[in-house]
Amino acid sequence: MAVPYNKRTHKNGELRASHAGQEVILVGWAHNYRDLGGMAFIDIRDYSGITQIKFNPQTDPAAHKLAGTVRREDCIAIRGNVAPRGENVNPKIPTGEIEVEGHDLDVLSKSDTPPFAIEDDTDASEDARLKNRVLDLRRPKMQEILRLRHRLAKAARDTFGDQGFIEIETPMLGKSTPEGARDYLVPSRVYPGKFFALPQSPQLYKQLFMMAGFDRYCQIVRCFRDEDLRSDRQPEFTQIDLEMAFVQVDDVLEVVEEAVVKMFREGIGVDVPTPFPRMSYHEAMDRFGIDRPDLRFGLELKDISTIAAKTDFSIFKSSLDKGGLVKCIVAPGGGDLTRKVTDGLAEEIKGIGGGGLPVTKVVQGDSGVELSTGVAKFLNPVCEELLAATGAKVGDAIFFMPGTYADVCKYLHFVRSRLGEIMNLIPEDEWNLLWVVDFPMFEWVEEDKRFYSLHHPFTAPRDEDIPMLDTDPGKVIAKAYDLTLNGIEMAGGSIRIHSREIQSQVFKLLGISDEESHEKFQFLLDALRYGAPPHGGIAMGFDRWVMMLTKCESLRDVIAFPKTQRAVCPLTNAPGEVADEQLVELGIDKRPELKAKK
RNA sequence: GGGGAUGUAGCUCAAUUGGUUAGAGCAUCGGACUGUCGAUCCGAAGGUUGCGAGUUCGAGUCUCGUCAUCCUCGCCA
Repeated sequence: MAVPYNKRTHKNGELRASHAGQEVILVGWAHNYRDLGGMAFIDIRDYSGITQIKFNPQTDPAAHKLAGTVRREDCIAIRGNVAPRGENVNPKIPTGEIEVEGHDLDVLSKSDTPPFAIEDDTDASEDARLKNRVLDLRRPKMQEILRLRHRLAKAARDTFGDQGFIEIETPMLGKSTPEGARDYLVPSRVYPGKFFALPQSPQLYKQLFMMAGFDRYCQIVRCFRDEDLRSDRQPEFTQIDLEMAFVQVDDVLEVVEEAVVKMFREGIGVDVPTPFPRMSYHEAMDRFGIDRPDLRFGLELKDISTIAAKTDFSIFKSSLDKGGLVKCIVAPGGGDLTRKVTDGLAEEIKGIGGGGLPVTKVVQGDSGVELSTGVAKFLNPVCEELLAATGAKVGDAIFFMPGTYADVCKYLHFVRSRLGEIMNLIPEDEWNLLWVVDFPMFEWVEEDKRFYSLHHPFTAPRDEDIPMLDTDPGKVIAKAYDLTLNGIEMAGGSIRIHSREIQSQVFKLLGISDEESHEKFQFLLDALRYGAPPHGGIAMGFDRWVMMLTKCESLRDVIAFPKTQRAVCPLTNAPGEVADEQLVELGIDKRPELKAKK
């Protein structure tokens, strides 16, 4: 019998013993059915939960008969009365103390047999889930993730709105700029051969808002980067983007902290303390080998170059002779690590381009504390000094890495992370928020014989470093900052250049010619001529925030319709072919195909 | 672009050194059953072992190529 599905009285996770006797109308999907021949049960599910419906052939023969045909994922509506379960309470579900005696049942839509069960602990592969994303998203866990995503967005909007930020949209069809990631291009029909670029971020537009007199701008905005994917990188992703005028670094960090606090509270009910600690880029690199250190565990890097110089270990010596250094990590209790583990680590280091991973263990010998195994024979002569410098004790292992500063950082950061995992040193429920500040302005790339911006070309140098733009650009520190959470970069921003002269100077330093800067950035340079206010901002990687707060391991789990690692949509099979007429209209040749035909 | 892992029923997996008709659980279909809730019991159906070559008397298994998915290096101002 038809049930007025638009008059739903409750959601399926809501009914309790206190509702006993009430007539209710429920809608949702058939989660499971149990037909005992006489008595039949259907579990009806929506995002809020599951309620058991009972069909009795004596009291409701029509509904009972129809119930026998209901299968998993049929879309159904029922009308019935809430009844206490008496002896048959099901403690496993929140609605388990009641059931609904189904008087009317309406099958609104039959379902094919679903390819996998709609439940939280699904064993379906990610591939299967993404190809059947609609069913996957019905799973309560996915429902909660996307609903939490909404709460985070709302928390950010509310906070920034309360603080006088206004949301203004920026164009999706923009201009390709030099530097940075590869652009997604959109052909112009009106100007064949010319292309729009989808924004990598609304960077310049938001700076123009500041120059236009909008004090405070924010936007939850889609960004696009045509680079290879990772579990934490998608080609299109969402930023919480903001920009403020008349501010210094601290002002930006403060408003972000307020939003982050609210996101934690509204999202997962956790209170994080403010202010978040800060660490300079150089300190982070020296102590952890990475500009986004995870401070939930120790295993810091120690420079032992001067001690290494006293040994006869050739790989230490050759590294030092080349102007490199030797650093190490002490793994407390690492003496228990098996040969298999330490050899495995060395192999992994080789896998990412390193030469190996010298290791030794601190033991109690006959004549005192000494080094044993691995490269011990080279290091025992400096054992005492080494232990004093590193604080290593009996039972510890020491991992060494010689090489250039950059290589040592890269490989020891890797070792540190892996050891943290292997030795179970990473606390699960800790939220380690950290501002990393004082980034260098530029990075010299030897292969290209030129400087690149570490952040982006619009980042302002520290005032006191401006003179060094001429003399020693590599030493200039930027007013840039990143926010990291448990070793993941969650936000990045800077105070921007608001002087036309300094902006031109930076372009020159980056090898951007007058001609090119004129072509690409004239609008910015022009805007800087009319009283541009000092300004700065930040962009938060929104998908990553959702990923972290839901403890998901992949961005794909927090985006409704994500791309695979090969940057295709497994649901729609985008990107796809287009009609030749479309290409002709756009003035585009499919040259590889044309060549292949010839 | 480089390296690695995986690919067998709708789903998750198994299949000894290469050896008979490729199995199991769940799901599905039919039957039984009035208190189930991962229902149970009886029965059935379900396979181009990703695809293509090759080696072999014989290939899910070995080799080569290719495709897909994931991880990773490069890349990601």
